[in-house]
Amino acid sequence: MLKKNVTQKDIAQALNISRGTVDRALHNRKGIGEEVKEKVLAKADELGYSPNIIAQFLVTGRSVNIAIITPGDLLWKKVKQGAKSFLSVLDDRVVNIKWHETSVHDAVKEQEIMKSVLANAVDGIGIAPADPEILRTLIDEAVKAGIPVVTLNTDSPKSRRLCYIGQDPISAGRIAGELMGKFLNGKGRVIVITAFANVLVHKLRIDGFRQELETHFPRIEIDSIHEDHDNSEEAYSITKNILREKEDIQGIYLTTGNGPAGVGRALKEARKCGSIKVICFDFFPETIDMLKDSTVSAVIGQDPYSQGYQTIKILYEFIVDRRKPPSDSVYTRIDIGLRGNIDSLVS
Amino acid sequence: MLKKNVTQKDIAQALNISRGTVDRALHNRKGIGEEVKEKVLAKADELGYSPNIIAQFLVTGRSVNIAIITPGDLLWKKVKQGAKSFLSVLDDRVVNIKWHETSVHDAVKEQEIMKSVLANAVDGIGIAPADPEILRTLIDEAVKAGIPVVTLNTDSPKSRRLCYIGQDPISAGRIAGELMGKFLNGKGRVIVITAFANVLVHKLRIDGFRQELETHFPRIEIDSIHEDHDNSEEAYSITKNILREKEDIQGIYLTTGNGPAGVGRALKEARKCGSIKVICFDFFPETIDMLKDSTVSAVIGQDPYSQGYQTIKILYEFIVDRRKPPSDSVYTRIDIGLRGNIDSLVS
DNA sequence: CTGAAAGCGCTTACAG
DNA sequence: CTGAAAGCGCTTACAG
Repeated sequence: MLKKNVTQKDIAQALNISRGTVDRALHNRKGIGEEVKEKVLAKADELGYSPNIIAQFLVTGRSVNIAIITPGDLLWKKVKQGAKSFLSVLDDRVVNIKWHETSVHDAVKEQEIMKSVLANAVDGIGIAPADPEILRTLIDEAVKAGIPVVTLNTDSPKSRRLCYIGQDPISAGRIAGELMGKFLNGKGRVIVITAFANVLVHKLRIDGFRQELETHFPRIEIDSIHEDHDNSEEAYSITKNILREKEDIQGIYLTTGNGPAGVGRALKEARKCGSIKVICFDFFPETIDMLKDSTVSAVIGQDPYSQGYQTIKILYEFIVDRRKPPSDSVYTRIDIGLRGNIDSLVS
Repeated sequence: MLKKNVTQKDIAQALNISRGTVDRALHNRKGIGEEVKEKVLAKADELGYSPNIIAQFLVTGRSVNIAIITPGDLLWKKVKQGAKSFLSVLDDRVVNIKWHETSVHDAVKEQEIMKSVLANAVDGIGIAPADPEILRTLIDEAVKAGIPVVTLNTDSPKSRRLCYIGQDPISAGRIAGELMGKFLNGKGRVIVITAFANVLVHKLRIDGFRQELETHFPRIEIDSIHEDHDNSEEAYSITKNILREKEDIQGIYLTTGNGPAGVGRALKEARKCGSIKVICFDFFPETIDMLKDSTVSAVIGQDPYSQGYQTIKILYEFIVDRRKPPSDSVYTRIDIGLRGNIDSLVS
């Protein structure tokens, strides 16, 4: 079975021409006669030639340089793992990834980093925009300069980015609604706690939730929507007040990553753990702990690993051979974490 | 930032010795003086040398040949995708994967294939044993001959396989129990339908389910356990009988992949869809359809993609540099598919 | 034990 | 437009 691979040399010998000419024909390079080219292509086809990528790498010494700009929180670690895994056995001689860390919601810092990245030579950029509008100009600037940009985790929809890679926030909201509906067996009264009601991703996570309830669980009612400004303390006092004032609340839906800790504390103090169903986002350690002690009923994850993997894959394929992503929005898995499977999802 | 990579040539020049000698020192090859070797290693360290894998690939022409033996059902497609994705930009000149298809439960055919694979030269084998005991001898034989074997999807625990890659069936059963408990709000009566009660994986999926209920939902009772012999028709009549004889059944837990279709038909005829909670395994098209029309409440997936990916990764690393897998059992994700997120899990 | 040289499959100046 | 040759970084017979 050791069928030797066909090489350019084989084609050259079969045709009695030079290897350089074969290469030129194969790659559509300038300065080659139409007839020779035809002959080479035909022979290549006949012999079943396919280029040896390894050799190409070696001789071109090509290295794709990609800059990733994201907040440095815990999701990031997983994103990084995923990005690296794209390389598998290769090393950074082939794809070089440079990580730049911003703070959450810090659009100013993000702009600075983006500018400095543009000043240096990069072949592609992945960024999680803190603010879709503020970053838009810089993204478009990069694209105009021929540097592809993908948004990951958060989007800047109106920009000229190659694509968005991350969760579909409406579907994520819907699944939260489905979980709530199924846990409450189709009946009850719930509240929603969001970070900032005017931030798009939060708005959509609420829209999806509402849609799902209206369509499939009409007897579940949304009592009220609250903002905790991504602050655990605020989430705590909101929950505390609700528990005191309203006795009929059976579920809490949080669209914010920092909220669960505060909500959990309030529930524990009121000894309501488990009897009130809590559904929230992102596999942070504190949240996982609460899932395990049943303070939280379900956590929805957004598969940061694939976000990293896809970012590199899509940028690489576009940079190397202009291949377009399969879609304008590449949605990652919506994971459902319960007490019993959460470890298998975060390992 | 274009810091040129350090090569063997650089080390040779710095030390005024030949490149062959540098290579010998770096790779611990025979026939080299102790002092020279020390010097080379020290200099390599000083200059920050790291080998160029690309060049190594090219010159050695090394190709790792891996045979995968699995049933050819639908899970398989995903396994294949995952396996291929390990290569990323590389092609089969580096890792060559040969697929061999058996039928489910056909241990005889599997043995034949395994024998023919052993007769040819392969560097590693991945297999999903239909029967853990029957295959054991052949697995051990391969390992004795120096060919590493991993089991994927199903295990042969007593064999000398390198490791098992797949779902942890106890955890999978537990999560089914958790879902049932949460959907029934901790109270009710359920039945279990399994394929063959004496097949290990099914036994463990039931054990886990039972454990979870006993620990966290003591007021949910298992009414009875039935065998459908992986046959949709049997599942149908079992369900039909149950629905007629017992009015208080509120949940059905299936450990078998072919059962859901039959159960669903019986439920539809009895107009009990949705009111009886059905929890089952594996993202087959029919099952997904029933999830979407709410005949089935939740489906548990075993991440076949990672099973493929990990199989190649672990075999490759062992073959190329004797690296052992992280654990004797590499457990893949336990996915929970509901109506709203199932598409994101199977795409 | 060490060196000089060929070669893996490709690309790319450099001649002509 | 085409060819001859060098070279990417490594490994491996072959001499000595």
